[in-house]
Amino acid sequence: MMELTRKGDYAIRGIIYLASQPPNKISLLSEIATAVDVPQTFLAKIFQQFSKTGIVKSFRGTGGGFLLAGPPEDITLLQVVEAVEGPILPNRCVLKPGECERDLTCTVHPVWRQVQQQVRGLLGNITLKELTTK
Amino acid sequence: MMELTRKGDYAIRGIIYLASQPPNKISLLSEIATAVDVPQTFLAKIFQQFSKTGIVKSFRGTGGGFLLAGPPEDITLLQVVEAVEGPILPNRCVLKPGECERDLTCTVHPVWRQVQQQVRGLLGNITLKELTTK
DNA sequence: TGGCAAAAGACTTGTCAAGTCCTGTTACCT
DNA sequence: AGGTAACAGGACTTGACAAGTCTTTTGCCA
Ligand code: SF4
Ligand code: SF4
Repeated sequence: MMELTRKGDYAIRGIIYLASQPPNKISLLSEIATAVDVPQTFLAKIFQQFSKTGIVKSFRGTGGGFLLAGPPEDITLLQVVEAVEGPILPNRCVLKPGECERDLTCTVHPVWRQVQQQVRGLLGNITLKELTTK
Repeated sequence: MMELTRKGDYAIRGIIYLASQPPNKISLLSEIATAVDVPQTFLAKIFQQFSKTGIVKSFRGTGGGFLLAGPPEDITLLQVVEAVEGPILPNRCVLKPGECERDLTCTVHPVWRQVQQQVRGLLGNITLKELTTK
């Protein structure tokens, strides 16, 4: 259980590639896809999501491509994962009260909250900087 | 992401009901299903899995039903979840080396191991005893 | 041996993951 | 202005898996 999807994994691979490029060097989608071994059309979808959430910048036309929106040490793994996979929810009752009618009395409910916090804390402390191979 | 399935949630509900019964009191499937509000036929499948992994005992025929295999303080939430949902794997590369050909050089790989350990540790420290409403 | 209760297996329905493909939109370049 | 280089967006496909249901079999007890 709790498996990351391919999309999530590909997303991380792709953005790490960006992070390990020289600053301000624009990378082509085709270049990234080849480098991290992901189908280009699929990676396109992923980077569109990145672009919409604002963690990468995109440029069209000749000389276009992708660029990290900020310095690698400011972008966390949590941001990357949540950008493409949505919020981390070990159980649906964690999202908002009322999702499960038992949540008021349920003794397990707090456990999932705790799991969520732990995982978010962990991923939130890892930046792209730390993930680029040196 | 990382969502528990209905099956997992139902499983927990069901076994907590068992754990909160008086020791050695055999419970009928129909009784459990009604109490925790889960379709009986579906719960049947879940308890079959419990039975196979040995965390509950089952008896057929008249006077039959289900019984916790051990004292509630000896069964952890981790055991329950893994019994029906399979092992906790934040990413497929955590299972065994070779699942992803990048795992030797990948800088993210250790992160998922860490997530797995954290979650397992957390769930493994919670017993059914602590989850029964007092 | 009849009936009670769990076990097992086949089947259904819908959703979602993992892509592909095609068409649009924007920006540069001559 | 026209052509080409790139990303953006939408529709579509395929297969797996979640969430059940239904039916039959197996075991147990009185
Ligand atoms: S039963 Fe408890 S753990 Fe399960 S969804 Fe409801 S509140 Fe959450
Ligand atoms: S790329 Fe890294 S994190 Fe992703 S599956 Fe492979 S080893 Fe694991």
